[in-house]
Amino acid sequence: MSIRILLADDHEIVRYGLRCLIEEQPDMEVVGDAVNGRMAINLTYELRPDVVVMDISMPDMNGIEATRRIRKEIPDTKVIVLSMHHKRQFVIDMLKAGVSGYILKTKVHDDLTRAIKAAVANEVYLSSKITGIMAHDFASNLSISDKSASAVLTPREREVLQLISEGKSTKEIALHLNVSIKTIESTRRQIMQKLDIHNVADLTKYAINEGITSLDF
Amino acid sequence: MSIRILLADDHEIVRYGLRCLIEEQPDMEVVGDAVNGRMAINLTYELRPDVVVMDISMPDMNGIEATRRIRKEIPDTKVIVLSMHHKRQFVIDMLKAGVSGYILKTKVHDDLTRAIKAAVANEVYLSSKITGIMAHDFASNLSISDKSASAVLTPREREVLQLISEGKSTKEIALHLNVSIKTIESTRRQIMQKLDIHNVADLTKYAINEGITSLDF
DNA sequence: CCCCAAATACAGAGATTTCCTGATACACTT
DNA sequence: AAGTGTATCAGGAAATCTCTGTATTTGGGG
Repeated sequence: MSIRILLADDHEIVRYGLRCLIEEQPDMEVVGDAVNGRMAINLTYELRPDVVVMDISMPDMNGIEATRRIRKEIPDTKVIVLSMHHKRQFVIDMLKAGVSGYILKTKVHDDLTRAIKAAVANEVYLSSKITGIMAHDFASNLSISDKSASAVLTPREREVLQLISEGKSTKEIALHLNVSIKTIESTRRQIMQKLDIHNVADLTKYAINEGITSLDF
Repeated sequence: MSIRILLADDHEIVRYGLRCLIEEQPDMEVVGDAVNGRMAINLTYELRPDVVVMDISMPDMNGIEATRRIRKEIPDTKVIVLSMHHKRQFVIDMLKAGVSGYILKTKVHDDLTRAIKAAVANEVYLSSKITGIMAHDFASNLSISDKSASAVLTPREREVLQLISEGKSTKEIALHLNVSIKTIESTRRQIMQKLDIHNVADLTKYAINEGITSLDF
């Protein structure tokens, strides 16, 4: 039986490319497409794929959060992350979120199918560039500091922080998440208190540094 | 004779997707791949493609600069831009750089081949989402090119933008510059209007991209 | 199994800020 | 001299933020 794969990426052309790539393999099939993290979770529940290939930088709900939830709620499904970042903290966050593979967008072709095969075999596959960086970092800095947002902030807080740093207003966030404005106000204050940052500008910079949002807008 | 196409994108998977897509068309062929703007220019000189499909956000030399140079130095080659931005100013900049098409990454499949065909016929093709945004802007203000040229901020506006993106409140900025709060409110609104950005988060990202502020805080 | 701590969700009221409409002065262009 | 853009400021309504509490849920320890 072939490996059933779900794709999650907001760029249609990337999904198309991944699909072409995967369908070249006789023992793999793409069973679904998601355009953001939320949809990825829903489709994972519905389709129960063996592997989700996930872009980490998506609007709405990002890939980190979605990965965390999938790994927690549907542990049979493995997650392979597609990223263009090779920042240490980022990779660490993803490994802690339970990914089975970390592939750089600049070099997918060789790595992806290997990563998928590794994932279903319960192994972890990292792009060679990544392993190099990680090794270097482990050597120079053995204490992987957990001053990152993932350690300090709760999933909900990270989610709200992402939306704040994407320029959404409190009201828009409340609507988007189907809770009251008051709730988001609380969460927002909680975030600011935890991080000791008390304005949106620095919050945005923090989010960028943490890879929670990108520099695009 | 088929339309000869050069692809420029730093993500291998996107190039792969574009290649698959284009090669479905009997009258089109991909003649080359570039991973950044510089390489795109060199390959355009060498291969003289009919159309270059270019990602605007690439390392080294970005797509905007590369597009400008290709259009200027090799005007026979048309350029189609692949982007994830749908901001007014961005699109205007690209149109002024002489692109023949502007396609959003979220919706490539239908648009790309049409854009390529339009390009070789000396027409301009924009994603429908883009035309909607542009039409809205044209309706409210026809002197669009003048406005975009003067979308550069005044020294005072840059100064205020810097302070905003450094996390200062309107009141703090007013105190700092020894003017009334009302004045800074005006300047702030003026900045937002010029840039078509209406929240501090995106303003901060803009400021970072422009080098007006840094990612530190 | 119970309890606690943390996370999440929500409300009221007052303080602030933003938004919108003007308005004035000054410099620069045509 | 008229027009344009910048920089300054006001008033009032609308929206948001801040602060203080509270209820519910959840995931561990004991």
